[in-house]
Amino acid sequence: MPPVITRSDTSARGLSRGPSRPVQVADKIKDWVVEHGLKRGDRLPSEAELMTRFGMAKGTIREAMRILEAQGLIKTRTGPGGGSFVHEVSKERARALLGNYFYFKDLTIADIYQLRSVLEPELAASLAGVLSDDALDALRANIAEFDTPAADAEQERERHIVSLRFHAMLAAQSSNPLLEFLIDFMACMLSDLTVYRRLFDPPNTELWQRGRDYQMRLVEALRDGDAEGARSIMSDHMRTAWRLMEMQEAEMVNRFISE
Amino acid sequence: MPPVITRSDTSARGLSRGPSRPVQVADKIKDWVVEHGLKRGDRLPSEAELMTRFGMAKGTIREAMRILEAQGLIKTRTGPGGGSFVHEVSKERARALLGNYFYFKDLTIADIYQLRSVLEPELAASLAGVLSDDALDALRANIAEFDTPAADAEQERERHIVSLRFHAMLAAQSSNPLLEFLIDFMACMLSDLTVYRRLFDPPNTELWQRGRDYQMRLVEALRDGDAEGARSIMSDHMRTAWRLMEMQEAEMVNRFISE
DNA sequence: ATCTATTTGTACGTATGTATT
DNA sequence: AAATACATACGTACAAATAGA
Repeated sequence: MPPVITRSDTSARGLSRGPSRPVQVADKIKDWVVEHGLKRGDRLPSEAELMTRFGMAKGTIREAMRILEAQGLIKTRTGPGGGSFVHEVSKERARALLGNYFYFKDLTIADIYQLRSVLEPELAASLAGVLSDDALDALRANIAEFDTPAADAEQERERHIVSLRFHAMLAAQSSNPLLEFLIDFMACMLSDLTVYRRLFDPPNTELWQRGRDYQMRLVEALRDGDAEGARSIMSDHMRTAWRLMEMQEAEMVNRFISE
Repeated sequence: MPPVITRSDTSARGLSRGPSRPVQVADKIKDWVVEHGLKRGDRLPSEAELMTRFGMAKGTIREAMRILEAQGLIKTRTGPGGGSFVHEVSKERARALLGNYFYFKDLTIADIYQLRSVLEPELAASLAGVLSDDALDALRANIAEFDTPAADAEQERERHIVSLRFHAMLAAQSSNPLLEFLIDFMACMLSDLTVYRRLFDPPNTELWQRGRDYQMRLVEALRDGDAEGARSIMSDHMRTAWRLMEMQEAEMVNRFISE
């Protein structure tokens, strides 16, 4: 299964003839990496080597390296034995990069919950009966973190963030990297970018109690390997959470995310 | 709703004290952009201005600009009136950036179809009764593009790619940017990265016929505003498509994606 | 602990390319 | 056609970090 490359930017680029040199060099370096089958942790040639190999000046090479670094593909260290190293794109970086895409689109709470309400149940169902005792205990500990309803909207927000971590923990157990990433991404977007308009309203303790109840029942369904039960509990849970957000008139704020 | 910024890389960073200068500068420039409320198309200060403003040399500024460019946040033009301009991150770039994240994870066909099988039906349901006649016609035209079953596995692949475009067209109609992006992302991953192991096997014409049938019925359900009908048709469609992929022993290949 | 070698990081000056007027 | 304004690229020099002797 030899890795292949797709070259860059064949799309229209204004009136210019093509990508700038650093971008071209960055592409060539990617080629070189894949051709030589470099794995993560492997060292790339030094700046000096790259200069002679590609016949480019130092600045150009460095700009190319910054491009690869910005994409999360390499990390660079100084000193002897230093240099640039192939690096697996981190989840955090991928999150930030994707988050920037949505900077200009105005994503709403409803948009995210539309996805959550189908993805979270699917995740729950797929995890039924496969979690270790440790994982189940960690989930229980998360639920126990707060046993009283929130006193004000700010505490409500705290509770919500802890609850989102519950979902991130679940996602981390998935064997599906795409599903894991998305659940995690949505949870982060919600905890980073959500503000509550009704800051002084009394939180709805009844809905909170139900959300907590859902989570507890979910953990037991997961333990028992009851996939369809887990799916339906999570589905109800999402509906409740969504409603709670609506009651708080929660909104997303516009942000740049820089890893 | 004043935009805010999250600063970069508070995470552990080896032994070093912090991000390199260009990264810091890139962050500061992001700050500057958001503070001044620059919108897409707006011009950033020239290199010379940035040099004095941040007290950095040209090379450092340029590396910072390459970082922003690699993330798709700016585009740069030469010439008078040229410079760097705020640029909405394109869908293509976001796709490529996210695709790189999965370069090291080994995503399987099953992973993607697990998501498709819940997201596509949700998309279908949400589009029922809201599509224009033009949009419906475009979908019908896509279905009509091939009216005969594939003769060999290579044609089977062509059919599959056209069918994936059908789903991308649907996604483009969604008012949910996140849902749209994801459907599109998965369709691209499948059409770019899929290879068929059973290249010489006769394609299954019966399954193909059923898939085609699903699409036609789906379009009419969408026209009639039958959300639940559309959802269930799409759900069946996904199951069939998944099975088809399994019969072809389809696999994902490992690739770098450079926009 | 100090020096030394290695490699990236920063700075600056100059020349070239490119598009607008 | 020429002048202008900007990015692009090069070369060199030196600073900073780090591993090893």
